[in-house]
This record gives sequence, C-alpha cells and structure tokens, in this order.
Amino acid sequence: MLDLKQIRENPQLVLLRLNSRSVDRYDIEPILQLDRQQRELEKARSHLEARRNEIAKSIPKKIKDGGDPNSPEIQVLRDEGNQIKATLSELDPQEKDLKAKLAEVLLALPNLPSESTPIGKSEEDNVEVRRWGDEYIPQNPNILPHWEIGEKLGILNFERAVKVAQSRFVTLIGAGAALERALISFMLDRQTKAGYLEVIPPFLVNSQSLTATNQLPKFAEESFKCESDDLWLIPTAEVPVTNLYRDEVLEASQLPIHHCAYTPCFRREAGAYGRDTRGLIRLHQFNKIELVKLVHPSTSEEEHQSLVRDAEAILQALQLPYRVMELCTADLGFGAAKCYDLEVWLPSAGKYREISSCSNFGDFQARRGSIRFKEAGKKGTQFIHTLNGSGLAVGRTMAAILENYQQPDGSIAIPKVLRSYLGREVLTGATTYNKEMYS
RNA sequence: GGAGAGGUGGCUGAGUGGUCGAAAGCGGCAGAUUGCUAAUCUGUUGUACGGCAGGUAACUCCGUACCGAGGGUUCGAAUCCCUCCCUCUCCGCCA
Repeated sequence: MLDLKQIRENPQLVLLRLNSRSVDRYDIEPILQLDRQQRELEKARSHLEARRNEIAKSIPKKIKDGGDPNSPEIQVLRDEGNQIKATLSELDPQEKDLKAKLAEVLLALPNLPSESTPIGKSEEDNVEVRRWGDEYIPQNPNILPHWEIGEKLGILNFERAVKVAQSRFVTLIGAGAALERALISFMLDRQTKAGYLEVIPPFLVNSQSLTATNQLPKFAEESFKCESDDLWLIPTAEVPVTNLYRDEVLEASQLPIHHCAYTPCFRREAGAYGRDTRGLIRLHQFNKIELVKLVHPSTSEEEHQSLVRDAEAILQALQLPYRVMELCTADLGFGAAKCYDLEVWLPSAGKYREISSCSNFGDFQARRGSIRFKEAGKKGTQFIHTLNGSGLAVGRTMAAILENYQQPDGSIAIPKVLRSYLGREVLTGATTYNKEMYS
C-alpha cells in the first residue's frame, strides 16, 4: 500500500512513477477526492464528539452540585446530546463508506518502482546484470527434455498424478522423490549456514495474510481457496513467513530478521492455458525454499543484493549455468519496488528460464500488514522493509539438473554437493537406485 | 463436536455506568546517590488519525479514536445487551 500522505502531498511524482510501470494510465484523482471528503467528515465528526464529551461531563457535575436530574437545564443538555447522536449516526456510515472505498483503491494500486529500476515497456527491456557458468552449458545436442528423461527413468509420473488430481500435477517416484528431498535439504542447509533462521509455517493462511503480501484483493483467482473456511493454500512461503510479524512493533535491535522456509506452493495458474504444459516448469503444486527478510529501511538495498547472492549460491554450488536479470518497470511484480530474476539454463528449450525471483518491497507490504519497528529512545514507529526471494524453486531446479546433468547414456550425474545427501554419484533409474540404497 | 472460563497498555494485573487512556507492580527511559557493579530514591513512559494552532525541522500544542472485532442501549460504556473471532480447561474424536 502506498503512503496516503505521499499521494496527497506529491501526487504528480507518485503518478509519474506509477505510470512508469506500463502503458496503463493510473488515475489518482479519485483517491485525492476521497481523501479530502474523508478528512472533512472526520473533522466534523471529531468536533461533534468533542461537544458530546463536554455534555457528558457537565451533566454529572451539575447533579453533584445539587442540580435536579430532571430539571429543564439538564433536559436541554440531554436533548442536545441526542441531537448530536442523531447527526453522528448519519455521518458515521458516510465516513466508513469513504474509508472502505479509499482502502479499496489504495489496495489495488501497485508499488512505486524504485529510482534504480530500469524503465521499460515489456520484459524485452529487462537488463542482464551478469551471467555465470557458461562453461557448464552442456554441448551434447541430443539432450532429452526433463519430462521425457524423467519418465524414461521412472522417476517422474505425470499421468497418474493427473488421475489422482488434475493436469499440472506430478508424482515423483523413487530416486526422483529422493532427489527432490536432497535438494530441499541441501538448500535449507546452505541458507541456514548463511544465517537464515529456518521456519516451517502454516501452509494455509487467512485472507488478511494474503492481503498483507498483496495476493489479495487483486489476485484472488491465482490462489486456491478452501470453500468453507477463510483459508487459502499458500502460493508461496512469502505469505506465512512475512505475516509471522503482521501487526507487530519490533525493536530496531531485532532487525534484520532473516528466515528461510521450505513449503509446497499452490497456484491456480489461471490464464496460463497452453503455456509450459509439459514438465515441471508450471505446476499447481511445487516445492520451494523461500528466503524472507525484514529489515531496517536504511539497509534494504544492500540486503537485497545479498539476498540475490544467497539465491545464486545454490545455482553455483549445483554448477548450473544461469544469468541474473534486473526487471524493468513494465515487468515488475505488483508489490515490488525492485526485482532481480535468476534464470537457469534449460538445454531442451535452448534458453534461460526463471528459477528465482528476488524482490524488494520497500515498506509496501509493511504498510498493508502493519509491520513496524521502534528505534530505542525515539518517539513513534516506522515501517520496516520486506524482501524475499526463492532460494530456489525446487521443481525447476530438478528440471535443470535432469537436463544439464544428462549423460549420453541417459543417466543423470548427481551434482557434487548433492552426492552426500543421496549417497550416489549417478542416477540410473527409480527402483534400481532405491534397491541399491536401501538393501 | 459438547460443557465451562476468559480476552484490559511492552509484560503481570486491578477496574462492573461518569472523576478511566485506564490503579499497582515489572520492564523501559532520564536524573540523583554510589570507587565499579548492584541496590536505593525521584521523575517519566502507548499507538493511530485529524487540526484554517506554533516552529525550517526534530518537535510542541489542541481534538478524536483505541480496554479481542463489529453492532446496540445511554446525555455518557473497559464496565450493560447482541453477534462474531480467538485463547484456556474438561469430555469426545483423532495423527
């Protein structure tokens, strides 16, 4: 949520930066108007309330001083009180209505891109910041797509997952399941060592939480909702982990807070019909390690850089070629002020595919969720800054490994850092692997 | 799911219609005392919104709201009534 004061005091600047996002023309005039009306009503209301309080205090005083409770003088005060009550009961709904409308439009407004975000018109204008691991790009021209090699090895099964659930689901089998588990453990171990405190949050969250992290109200159709409860399946661990601190006032000395979390993620992928229909790239359920930071505003830029480095560290350790893209204003997510995507090389597609997205939200989410901090000795509170990024999406990492580590004989070499987790150097099939490992 | 108890300021906890933004204690902050620490004493101590009030500003002043949330009764609600949410205890069920 944007700062209403900022909109009020600097509407032109806000508009300029909002419009840098896309060809969309944002209109903030209605907000300014609602704000004016609301403040006018608030002023009128508080004046009336002041008079009401005055009356309420004077009545018992007069009675105490020997006045007759039924005297005309007191009756006049009672009547005035009743009149004020009547007026207030008319003003009240009006002001509530204005406030609700104001909240509605404010919640629907995206964050302002940071000053350093490159201006652009489409994802074409994203900027490649750096590229890593060209030497690990496989030269073998006959690499099978990960879903083909996965089914061939018997470690991925899509058909049965579709029977059990729906399209865009997968079942991992044997070595595939173990590899997924190894990746999760490896990623958590790496990020924990880097100082992120691991949490396992609820996988279902309420509407208020989704609103704070800006999935609601605008993107309700992206998440799965439980019909009979105010609960949603999490689309990302960002939601429960950030919301751990919702409605709290932290001590400045508690900052920064760094968390990592493994969770499954559930997304409806509405509007993605026909895109990435095969394989592990776009599923309704996938695993992800998420990094979440709550930081002092003065440090958020450097915290963002180190967050990206921490996500990159996983790809480097796995020796997967990737590049870092800085998103331009047009491609920036709704709540982000600044964002870097990590894209891993997928040989079957012959291109880089997003595997992590690291965003700095500034105080956008903190305002929505009222996450503040207090500086020792200082009056008042300030909003913290929130950041998060995938470290990494596990399914897409699996896909990258099945392709980049594919051997000419159809086996999959296991990245060095995973070997101790799996107890194997090569993956040749689902069941043979399990027999060898567990017999 | 059934029965009961309860939700008050950073924490503990008093308050059952006006003098309550709210006792007391703890904690925090400032000062005094003290060779240091500790102890003691004194003072202070929330948040949000609004203001055609003062200051460049930090801030000060004024008003209003906030005792789980929403609504009602009343001139006046932490206190009475209604609805909802949450927590705890016992029973049932269950991994």
